[in-house]
Amino acid sequence: MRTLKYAILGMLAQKPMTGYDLMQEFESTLNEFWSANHSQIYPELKKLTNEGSITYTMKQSEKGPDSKLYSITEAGEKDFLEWLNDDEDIIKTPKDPFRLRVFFSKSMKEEDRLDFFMDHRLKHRKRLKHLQKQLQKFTHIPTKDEDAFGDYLVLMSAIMREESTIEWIEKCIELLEA
Amino acid sequence: MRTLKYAILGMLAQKPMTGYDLMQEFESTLNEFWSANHSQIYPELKKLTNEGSITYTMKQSEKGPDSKLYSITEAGEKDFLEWLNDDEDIIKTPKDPFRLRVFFSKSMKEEDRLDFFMDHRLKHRKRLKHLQKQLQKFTHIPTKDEDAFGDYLVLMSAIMREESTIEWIEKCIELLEA
DNA sequence: TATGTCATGTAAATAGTTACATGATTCG
DNA sequence: CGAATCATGTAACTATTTACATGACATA
Repeated sequence: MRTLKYAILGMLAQKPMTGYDLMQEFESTLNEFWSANHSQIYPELKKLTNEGSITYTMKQSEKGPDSKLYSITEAGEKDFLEWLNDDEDIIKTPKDPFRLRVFFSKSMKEEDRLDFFMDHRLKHRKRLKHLQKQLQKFTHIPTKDEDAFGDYLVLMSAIMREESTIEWIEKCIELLEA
Repeated sequence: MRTLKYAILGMLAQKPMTGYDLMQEFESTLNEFWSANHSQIYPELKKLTNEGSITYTMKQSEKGPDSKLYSITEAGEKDFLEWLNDDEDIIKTPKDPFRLRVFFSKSMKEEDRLDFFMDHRLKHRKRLKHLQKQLQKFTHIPTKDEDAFGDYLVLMSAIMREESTIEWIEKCIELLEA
């Protein structure tokens, strides 16, 4: 489906960026719903350049070596908007090794089972705290016309997902202790 | 991480199965947290056989062609239990093209945006209904010692995840209509 | 005889991760 | 000088999907 392509085009539709900038976006903002290493980003940028979806100009940096500043082309923007409005995407259940282990948890030793759940609850609680901190950066709830609207919605989704996961783990613990 | 390997070993630890049986499990029960096509399963079974984790005997079928009935070996069982009790697995945020599009949704036409969310809400509602039907198959809540305990927990997780997603989409719609 | 299910496999392509590799500049 | 950050790239491997390929048996 070449989703990475559209993630990159979407970012470049907002403003020109270098590969390194994109990498950092994938590590921070986008991280809650998409990720990519630099080893995936740089070849994709090359490919998109060859395909005519993006172009670049050399940019001299004050700090560190020179870099390529990528911009989206008209063709790229058209392609991106088509993808964005496409109905095709169906929601596939994400693979989850933790749930797989829960499914098999009957094979665990009784005393390890509770620890297993409590350990994961702790990890998710930490993650939730981290996300809630990010939410505090918003001084107000953005309206649908503001730039930050999308950011806010996906952050909300990440928070609600963590809350739901913690709730589920707690139900599991309850059933284990019953 | 070779998670498919452990998914297969876990299934075979319960009872001997053919590749086709495994395929069907991946399509039904396991589908909420792991999936694999037959084109991935058969080569993995071959590999696991070579590695000595599983063995097979030919099984004559009443209907259709013969098949290979795979069983887990002692070495395979040991390996599986080690994986199950391993602490290493961290929860990585699953990639989600829908959330990616929500992030970029400011670029959509105003009139398309609402439809986009409502369409996805409908899809998730259908999915939730389907999962709730599966829940009805349980005549009672299994205790931690019953075989069905793991099945029940992961089904609960799938249901709660869908509920949370729908709730989130509804919040999005609210903010859009405000 | 055509469709569906049972049953198994390989090939090719895409996607993603981990490791290898280089080089500048800044700060302690 | 060593570590961190900026900056870009390739290579090798693992994982996953889609397509190709075959053949039995059942039933309409």
